[in-house]
Amino acid sequence: MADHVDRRQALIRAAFSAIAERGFEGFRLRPIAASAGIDHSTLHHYFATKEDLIAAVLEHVTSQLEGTMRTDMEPAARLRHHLDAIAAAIVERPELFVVLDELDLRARRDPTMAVDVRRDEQGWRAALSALFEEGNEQRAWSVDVDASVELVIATLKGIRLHPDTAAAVVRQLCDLFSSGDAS
Amino acid sequence: MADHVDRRQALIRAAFSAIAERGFEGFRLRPIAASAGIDHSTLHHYFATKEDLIAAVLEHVTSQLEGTMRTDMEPAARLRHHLDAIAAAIVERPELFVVLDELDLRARRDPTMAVDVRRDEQGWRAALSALFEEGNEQRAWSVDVDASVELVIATLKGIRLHPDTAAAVVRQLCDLFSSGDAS
DNA sequence: TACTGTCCACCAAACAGTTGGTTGAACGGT
DNA sequence: ACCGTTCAACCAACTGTTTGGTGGACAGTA
Repeated sequence: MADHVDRRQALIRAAFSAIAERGFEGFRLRPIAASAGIDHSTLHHYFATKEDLIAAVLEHVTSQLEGTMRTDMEPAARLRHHLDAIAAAIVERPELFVVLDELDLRARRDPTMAVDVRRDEQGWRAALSALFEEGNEQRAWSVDVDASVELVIATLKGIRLHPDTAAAVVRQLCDLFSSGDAS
Repeated sequence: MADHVDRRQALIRAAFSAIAERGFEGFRLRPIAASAGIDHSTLHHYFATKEDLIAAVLEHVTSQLEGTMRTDMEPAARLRHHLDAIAAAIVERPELFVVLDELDLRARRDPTMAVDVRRDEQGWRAALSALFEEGNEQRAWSVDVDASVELVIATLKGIRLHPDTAAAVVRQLCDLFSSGDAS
């Protein structure tokens, strides 16, 4: 039983790495199975179809990205903390965001993937909304909540593929929010 | 001769559409050739290899995106004009940006594609740098030039796949730049 | 006018390799 | 005897690319 779970995890991690390195364009089952030390037919014992394996990879990526938002700080500090955390993750584990981009692109075509990706983003979006609303109430700034949320998400999705600029970009974004206000 | 060029263009357009709709994951030569009304083997008369066709698509996309930056306006107005133009393009021709993202992702693995993509971005980056520097000199704002350039690029790359939020995001970004300053 | 050679666009067929997925038989533990 | 796990062998479909050959347009030559 533990073996089963372990091997499943090994397959998911192998699939994740393969997508990070070659994208879905070159994503094949046989090499995945081989790097887990089993035949490709045995892989179907753990994941009935290729799509099932990909869905598991999506879940794996999502689980790695939860919990960078805190609730025990002032809005401005919380924003900076959150952005710093993601920027650090982009630098330290860029593959995570490459795969995420690949999944985002795929969600445009596969409705099943679309709902999963959308669901994950929903939580993030809600946390950011709460953050900006709290900042408005405390007069820390005065901004359009929805537009600000989208701006932050757009920025983070944009730097996803460029780890080297991540730190500078999030600092610039934080400075803009803390130095001015925009309705 | 004109026939040759026409058919070449038809193939490039067909390839572009295919990538926009299915991504590189499902990008196959036979359907491309079929939608241009020729046999897949004849396609190799126009493009020796699959990679050659993809390179032509990259060039096609790039040529569509040049010239949204003007030089006859004040920095703040120029920034807003440029961002509005790109936001409008994202809404009107989202496929252009989907393919661009696909190419960006591909550039991470294919060095040949990487240099082409990098070269295109270079021009854009230079224009933005000039814009922010001019704004600093004229005291329109006081910002870190490099970080601001990266922020704009990151934002635009981030909204690339989400046409519905494009307008709100660029407005928010412009407002932040015009209401405050950040070093 | 008729014949010749050259060039180009084109296709049918085949190439050799790969794809995701299935089957049946074997193995080890309970 | 049973159950979960494993694999070799296999399948049909498909991959990018190559080959051999057809037919038409054009220019030069007799």
